[in-house]
Amino acid sequence: MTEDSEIFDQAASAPADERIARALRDRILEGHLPPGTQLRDSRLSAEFAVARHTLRGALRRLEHEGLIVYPMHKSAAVKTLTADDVHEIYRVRRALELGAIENSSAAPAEAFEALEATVYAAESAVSQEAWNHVGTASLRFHQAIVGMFGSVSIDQFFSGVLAQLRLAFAVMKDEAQWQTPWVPRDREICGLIRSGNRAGAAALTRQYLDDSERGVVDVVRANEMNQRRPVRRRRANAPEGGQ
Amino acid sequence: MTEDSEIFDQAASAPADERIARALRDRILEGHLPPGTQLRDSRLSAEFAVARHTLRGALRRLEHEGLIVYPMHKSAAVKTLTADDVHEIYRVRRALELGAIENSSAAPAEAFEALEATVYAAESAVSQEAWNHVGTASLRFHQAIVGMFGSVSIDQFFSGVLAQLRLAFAVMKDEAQWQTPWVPRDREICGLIRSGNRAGAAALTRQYLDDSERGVVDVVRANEMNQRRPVRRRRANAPEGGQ
DNA sequence: GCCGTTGCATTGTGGAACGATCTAAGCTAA
DNA sequence: TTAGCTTAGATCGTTCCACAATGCAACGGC
Repeated sequence: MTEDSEIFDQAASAPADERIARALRDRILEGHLPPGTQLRDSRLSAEFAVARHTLRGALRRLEHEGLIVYPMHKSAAVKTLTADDVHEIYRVRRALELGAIENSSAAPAEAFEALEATVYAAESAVSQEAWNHVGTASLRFHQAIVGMFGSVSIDQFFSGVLAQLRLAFAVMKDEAQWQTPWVPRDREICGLIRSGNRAGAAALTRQYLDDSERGVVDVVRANEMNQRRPVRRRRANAPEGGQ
Repeated sequence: MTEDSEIFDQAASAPADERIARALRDRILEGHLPPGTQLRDSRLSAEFAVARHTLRGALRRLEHEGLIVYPMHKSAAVKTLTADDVHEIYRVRRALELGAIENSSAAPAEAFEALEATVYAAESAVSQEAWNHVGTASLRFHQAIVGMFGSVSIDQFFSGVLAQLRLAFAVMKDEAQWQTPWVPRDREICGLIRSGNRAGAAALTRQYLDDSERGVVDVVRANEMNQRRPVRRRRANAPEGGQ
C-alpha cells in the first residue's frame, strides 16, 4: 500500500529523466534489452518523446549505476558483464554479506523478520512456479542480509551491485532452473542467522557465494564465446534490431 | 608522474560535466563553499562559461555523491550535515572498516604497505605542520583500511562517504587541533593490523570511531544552533555573498 | 589484400525560449 | 499591527535548434 502510493507519486511527479531511467532500468533488468544493445540517444529521445538532453540525463544515471556503459562520442550500450566484473561483484558480496552476518548480533529484531519474510517470498515464488521472480526474490534475501547493517547508503550501494548481477541473469536461457536450487540454501542460512549461529551462517554463505560465483562466471564466459563475432551496426536508416 | 599525467589528461579531455564537477568538489571540500551555500545554475554556468545543461550535469553528479542537495525547482546548495547524516556515515565506517579489519588476513601484502604509507603520510603532515592536510591524510589511512577488501567499487563508495564527512571538517574553526590527536591512534591501529592482531585492531578502531563520531556530532550540533536564523536570499540583482 | 581517405551518423556542447514553480515583497483587511 | 492573500520576479525543468568534434564504415588507391 505505502509502496504503491510511493511508486505512483514518483511516476507522476518525478523529474522526466528519473522516469525514463526507471523505464529503461526495468527493461534492462527484465531482459528486454539484452547486454550489448545500443541505446542511441536520438532514437530513444524520439521514442520517449523527450528532448535529447533529458534522455541523456537518464542515461547518465544508468551509467552511474553500472547498468550501461557510455563511452565518449559513442553510443550508450547495455553493459556486458566480463568475468572480471563478476569477480568484483562477488568481492562486494563477500565483504558485505559476510560482514553483516558477523555483525548480526547487533541487528534489531525487525531485520531478522525481514530475513524470514524474503526467504518465504522466494519459497512462495518457487511453489507458485513464478520462475522469473525466483532470482529476484532470492537476491532480495541477500539484500536483507546486508540490510542488517541498518545503513541506507550501504543498502543503496548493494542494491546497485545486485542490479548489475541481474544483467548476467538476463542472458540465461533457463533462469528458472538455475535459480531454484539456491532457495533451500537461502532458507538454511536464514535459519542459522536467526538462531545466532554466526560462524555457521558465515561458512555456509561463503560456500554459497563461491558456488554462485562459479556458476555466473561460467554463464558469462559462455556468452563471451558466443559474442566473439561483433554485431555490426546498420548504416543509413535501417530500423535497428535491438529494442 | 603517472598520476600527474592522468590528472592532466582528465583536465584536458574529460567531458565538461566532469571537469566542472571536479572544480566544484574541490572548492567544497577545501571549505571555500561552506555548507548551505546556494549554487544557482545560471550564475555558475556564466562563471564557468558553459551552458546551463552542462553545469546541471555537474551538479547532478555532486548530488549523487551526497555533497550537495538539489531539490526540485530550488537551487542546489552545499549539503549541511545533520546529526542523522553523521550517524549514517559512521554506520558505514563501522561496517566497512571493522569488516575489512576482520578480513585482513586475506589481504595481499601491498595492502599492508599501503596502510603503512598512509599513516606515515599523516605523521609527516603533522611534523611538517601542514595542518590542513592532516585530516585528509588520516582519512586516507581509513580509506586504505577499507582498501584491504580489494574491491574498487567499495573503494569508490567509501570514498564518497568520507567526502561527505569532510563537509563537517570544512566548518570547523580549528581543524588542525581537532585532527592531530587522531594520528597516533591511526599509527597504533596500523601496527595491530600489520602484526595480525585483528581482534585488537578491531576493538581499537571501534573505540576510535565511537570517539570520532561523538566529536563530529558535537561540531554539527553546534553548527545547527548557529544556523537557526535562516540566511535570506537577496532580491533583484544583488551580488550574492557565497563565493 | 592492406591502408589511407572520405562521408555520414552520432555524440558533446552551446544558446535561446517557455511554462512551471518557488520565494519574497507588497497589498488588503480585520 | 498583523495575519493572510495577491502578485511579480527569479530560478528551475524541459524543449528546440544549431554546430563542432569524433568515430565508424564504406570507398578507393597501392
